[in-house]
Formats: sequence, structure tokens, C-alpha cells
Amino acid sequence: MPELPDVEGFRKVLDSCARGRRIARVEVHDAGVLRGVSTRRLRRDLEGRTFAEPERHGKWLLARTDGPTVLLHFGMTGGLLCCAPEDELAPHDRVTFTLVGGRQLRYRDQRKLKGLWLADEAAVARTLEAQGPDAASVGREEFDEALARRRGTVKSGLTDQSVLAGIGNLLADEILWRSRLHPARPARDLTDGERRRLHTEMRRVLRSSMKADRVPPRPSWLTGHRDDADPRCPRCGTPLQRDRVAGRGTVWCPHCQPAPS
DNA sequence: CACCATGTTAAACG
DNA sequence: ACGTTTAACATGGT
Repeated sequence: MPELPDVEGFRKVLDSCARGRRIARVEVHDAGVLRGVSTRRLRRDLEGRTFAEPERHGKWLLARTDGPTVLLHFGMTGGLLCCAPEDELAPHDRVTFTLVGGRQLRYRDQRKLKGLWLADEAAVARTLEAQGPDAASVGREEFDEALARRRGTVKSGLTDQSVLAGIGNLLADEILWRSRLHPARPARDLTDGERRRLHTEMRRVLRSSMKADRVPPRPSWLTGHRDDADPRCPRCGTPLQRDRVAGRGTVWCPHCQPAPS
């Protein structure tokens, strides 16, 4: 699930569930999600701390406290939930933070592709340095600059987190479809008008997706038809094409998004 | 059993 | 040397 809108949803969960609350107890049910930190140190450094206002950059969630910061990345299957401590533990609940006042924050993840880091300010800065500007707030000049000097396809540029942070595979296809751009177009070849369209559509898609806390699989969106038996373009009815672009499964409309020459 | 999946990244490539 | 693409990661569904 997690692309920018999903992680923004997790930020809201963290904010409403834990902000201003003290951590009574940290439990690691599967240490496979801990990155560069032991269960012992996670507990020692966090128990007794109070969660502050959380931040998000791209697909990274920063759970700040009055001590160190927990960096969370959700891979393809992770999530953050606010539960009651007595709620039964789900099979993929990997780490739980029991808060003073009767709530429990849970990091749940099936595949364990990513996980949790414990970071001081310097480590937070190092992580964010490797990220491009946040896709939800990037201005048009910065967006243009990031894409125009890319050599590869426009899709690989959109989904490269060091170029632009937050866009994943589903979002990229949706944005390209709305912008009427073929995913395999070389990023450098886009005209100013095309790049402008891309930026506008990106912001538009992100705004609606963040409202839904996910990329909504609406019938009028490309995303709503990825898994159809006979997928057709919601705009013109042309059968959608599916292939590998930038190493990922990619869906586009061959009529609305003409192939590069 | 083979192949697919919304994540990143080390290694391979040109 | 450098940027881009591929293979690998852990796990489950089709």
C-alpha cells in the first residue's frame, strides 16, 4: 500500500493517537523489522519518552519524541495502527508502543522489507538528504529542474526517491495517464508544456489521494482498472496496455498516451 | 510450481 | 566515473 498518501495517513494516525502521550512500554514481537537498533536499546531509549509532532517526507515517517526520533518506512505492506492494548495481536504486528492513557500504536508489516530506525538529529538529516523534494509540496521550478536533467524514462524519474520523494508505482501510472504521457518517454524530451501538465496532474492526484489516505481505486481513475479482467481506459474505452517500464509493472492507455518515437 | 505484488538498494551494465 | 537498470530481499496471493 504505502505511497505518499498512505504514509500521510499514518502520520495522522500517529498524531492523533500518540502525540503528547508518554510511552509506557515498547514490545518487539519480531526483531526482523529493527534496523541498526537492538530490542534492548529501542526499549531503553524510548520507554518514558513522549511523542511530539510527527513529520513526513516522501515515504518516510518521522516519529519525533522528546528524545530520539523513530524513523519508519513501510515498504510495500507496512502500516501504523492505533489500537486498544487489549485488542488481540495480529499475526504481523511487529512492534507495539503502549502509551500512558490506554492506547497502543502498532507497526504492522507482512513482508518486513523495511522497518524502524532509531535516529538522532544527525541521522535524521542524513536520511532526508538522500531524498528529493517532497512530491506533495514541490514547486514547479524545482520539479522541472529535477526531471529535465534525467536521462531515463519519465516514469523512472517520477519514482526515483532521490529525484522526487513519495511517488510509487501506482501513483506514477495514474499521474502519467492523466497527463497523457507515455511512461517510457525520455524525461529530457518533455516539452515545457508537458512538464507543466505533469506537475499539475501530480499535485491534483496527490491532493485527492491524501484526502482518501490512499490512491483511491475509483472507476474514473486508471488505478481502478489495474486488476480488471479486461482493463480498459476509463476515458476512451481503449484496452489498456501492460508492460514493464523502469523495472515495474506498468499500465497505460495506448490511445491517450502515444508511444515515444 | 511459476509468477506477481504499491517498497528500496547493492550489484551489474553500458 | 557515472547514471540507469536489474536482481535480490521476505512473504503471501493467484
